[in-house]
Amino acid sequence: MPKKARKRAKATEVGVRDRLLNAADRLFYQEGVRAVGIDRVLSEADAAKASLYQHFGSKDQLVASYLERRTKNARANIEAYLAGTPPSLRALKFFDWVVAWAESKDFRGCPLQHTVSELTDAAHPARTIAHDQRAWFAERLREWTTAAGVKDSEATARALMVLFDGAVAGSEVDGPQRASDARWMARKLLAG
Amino acid sequence: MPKKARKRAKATEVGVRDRLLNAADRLFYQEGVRAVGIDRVLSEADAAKASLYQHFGSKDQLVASYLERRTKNARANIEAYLAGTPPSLRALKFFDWVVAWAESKDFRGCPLQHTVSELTDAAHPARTIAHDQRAWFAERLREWTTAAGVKDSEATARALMVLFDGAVAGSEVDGPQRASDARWMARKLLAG
DNA sequence: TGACAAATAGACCGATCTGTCTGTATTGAC
DNA sequence: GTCAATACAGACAGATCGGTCTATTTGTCA
Repeated sequence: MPKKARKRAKATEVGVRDRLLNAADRLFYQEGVRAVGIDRVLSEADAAKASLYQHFGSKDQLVASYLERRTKNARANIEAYLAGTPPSLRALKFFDWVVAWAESKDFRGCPLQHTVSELTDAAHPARTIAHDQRAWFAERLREWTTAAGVKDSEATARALMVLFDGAVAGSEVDGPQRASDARWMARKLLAG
Repeated sequence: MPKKARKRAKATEVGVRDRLLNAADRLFYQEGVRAVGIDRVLSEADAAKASLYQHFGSKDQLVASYLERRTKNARANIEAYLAGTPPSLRALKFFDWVVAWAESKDFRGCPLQHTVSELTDAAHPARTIAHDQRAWFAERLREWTTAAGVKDSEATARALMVLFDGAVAGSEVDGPQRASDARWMARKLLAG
């Protein structure tokens, strides 16, 4: 039974829950949460349907968990990326991170934007995750612009949020050039 | 048969094709192209299924036609809005239009962004429409920044594109404040 | 070894999806 | 009045959706 053996090996290495999240992450991000059915997730994760509903209860919750892990990882990722940069330069350095993201092979825009636009139900659990992440991000931007010592740090932070959204949305449609354009603009803004 | 009479009256006023497009426009934009089935469109349009397939051939083509009309209207809308403004001020004035759009009751982000992110198939007919509209828009921005006489008009035009994308995407998630932030930034950029 | 928890496989349900087809009613041109 | 074009109503097909359920297999621990 080599097939089973492979599965079992995977199972002990990773565990069903994580396999499901990994598959959900890849598929939901790459193709959208409405375009991907749970059967696709199950087959990609080599998992049984009962396991999905045991661990997550519903597809909506799986979507929320996917987004939660995504945003959590993104935060850690960004903070690690900026750790070696002096606080006063972090706002600008952040846009290097954005450019690198937009240029990465699997980039396909912002998962938060996608999910919010696909799930119009205001009560969807994934929306809470999205809202929290936006609040965290806005707070970081204020922190960085304050540390940068620019004149109007509040307005500058809000402008950088616009630049970030534009970089990510634009890069999805037109390619990573948009992210570089955003960085160019951020540099200009933070210099003045 | 008052029911039929009502339908007939509507039919002679508007015509099935336009009724279908009107319904598709409202539903697709408001809830997303994957979330809305053709039955919803048919019922909203008071039309028969055969009419939809007679005029459009498939749902994908209906989506493409919806986007085409949307973008065509948007172009006319923007050009009319800017007609009375001197060319040198149009780049900035355009962001007044964006703010007004973001503040409008039914605003729900950019239909192009939504469609591109929902329909990941690169060969989907709607993608051609989206690409054309982006090209038109980029061209207008270059035109306006050139007329504005800024130093680096090419780079400025690209930066304004980022600001536009950020204004629209951000406003969808956080409200129209983002559009105002983008305008603030555009003014700053065009002044320097 | 035997009990137990966790995972698997997959049948099944009702709903919904796009798309096809049949048949009928309405309309305008001649 | 007849005919062709157009639109309507809706049954139907085949696939897929999210979700429930039963039955079996596996790994762990006493």
